[in-house]
Amino acid sequence: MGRGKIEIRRIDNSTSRQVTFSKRRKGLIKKAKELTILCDAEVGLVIFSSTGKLYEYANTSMKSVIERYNTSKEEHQQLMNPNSEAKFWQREAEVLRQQLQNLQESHRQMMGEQLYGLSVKNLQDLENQLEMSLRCIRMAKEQILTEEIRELNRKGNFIHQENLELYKKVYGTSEVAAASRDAFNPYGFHTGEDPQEQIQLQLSQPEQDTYETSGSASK
Amino acid sequence: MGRGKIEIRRIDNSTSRQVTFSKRRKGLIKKAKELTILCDAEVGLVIFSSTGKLYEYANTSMKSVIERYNTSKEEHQQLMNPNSEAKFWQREAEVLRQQLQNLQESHRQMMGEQLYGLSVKNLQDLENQLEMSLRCIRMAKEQILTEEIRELNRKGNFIHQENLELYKKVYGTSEVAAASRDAFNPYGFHTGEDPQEQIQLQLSQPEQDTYETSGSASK
DNA sequence: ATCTATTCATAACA
DNA sequence: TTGTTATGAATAGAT
Repeated sequence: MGRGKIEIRRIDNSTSRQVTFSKRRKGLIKKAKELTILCDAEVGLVIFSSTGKLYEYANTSMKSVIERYNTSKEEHQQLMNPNSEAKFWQREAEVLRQQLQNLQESHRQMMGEQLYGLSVKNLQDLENQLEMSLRCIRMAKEQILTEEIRELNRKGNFIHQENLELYKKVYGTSEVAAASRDAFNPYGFHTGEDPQEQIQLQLSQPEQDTYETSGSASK
Repeated sequence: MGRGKIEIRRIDNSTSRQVTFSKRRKGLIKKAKELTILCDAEVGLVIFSSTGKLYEYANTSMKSVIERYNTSKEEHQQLMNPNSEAKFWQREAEVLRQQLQNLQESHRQMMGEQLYGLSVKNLQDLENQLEMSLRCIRMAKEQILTEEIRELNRKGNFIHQENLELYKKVYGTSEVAAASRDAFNPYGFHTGEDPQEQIQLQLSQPEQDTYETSGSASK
């Protein structure tokens, strides 16, 4: 798979051997990575160049792979290490690994992946669960936004009052009364004590992008 | 390098994952061999399948490679004594426990629980993810149901045809023609070759409980 | 497992 | 070393 076919035998030329080594080493490690990702495997790869330089790849950790390798091999041999503490933690790790796998499967299904093999009943349950989740999430979001709007209205009203006071000091009391009657409210803040009603109207359309601006204003 | 390009991400379908695993494992080991021959390197390769099965390759011996690896990283010399082995597994368990906790938190949030402390942006992302998931799940469900309905219609039509034949044998040909004209179809099966149109109409209301019966009939 | 169309890795070259 | 390109190898999807 290059400009020409090559025979698989030791490359005599030292320079080409080095070049080929670094290219193929890279390719090998890439393939190993892909295997772990595609097939959910645990892989450890150790490469020593002819000059003795070490290269390694492990999707988890080389320690983990070697330990697991030794454990795997031990099953065929005698129990070299009857150390009960080590065995205890090893079993603990296995149990946790299993739990993690189960949860990962469930998580993937909730992400809408890996649905192959589920029955209609399972899918329906999943769908119901996600709809329930969405309701909770939307409620939580609305609560935050409601609070935010309430707070903004409160601040707005405070500033508006302050403005009226200042206006009064500048133009006198009678002018202020006239201005107030004339819907003098340049910032459009809700003037009622409880802005709940208006908020509910705004929040009745949770699918809209209206929140983006509120979201960016939240921090 | 196949009939189509694939994204490097976990393969959902378990069967294809197994097939790909064995193909790519073979390829990876071949490449590792070639590297050792071409470039005079020492290579050790350990692969655990997702089911925990061990595959290995070493041009010399795995023992030799691991020993050389450990020597190369002197810190690992302690790894083989039981005391530090216990410590290793303990740390391993801690890491796994942490991963499990993280995933559990994420899982709870996807279940609509433990939403306190999330920002509006987080909630919005979660909401979008769940909507995406729901679309996938509904598609999967509809696919199963469509297939099921198609099959039932096929069987129904077959039985209906059989009935017509029997009817013919009992009452004679002329009577059958009359009955057929008179919408003689007591089972109400869709008589068209392609029941797609009818199915689509039925599936346009995915929120209904209509599926419960289909679900119980699916197995 | 076997067969191809297609993508990918890489040998040679710069 | 790094990049480019022509070519053979690996493999995804189908059978």
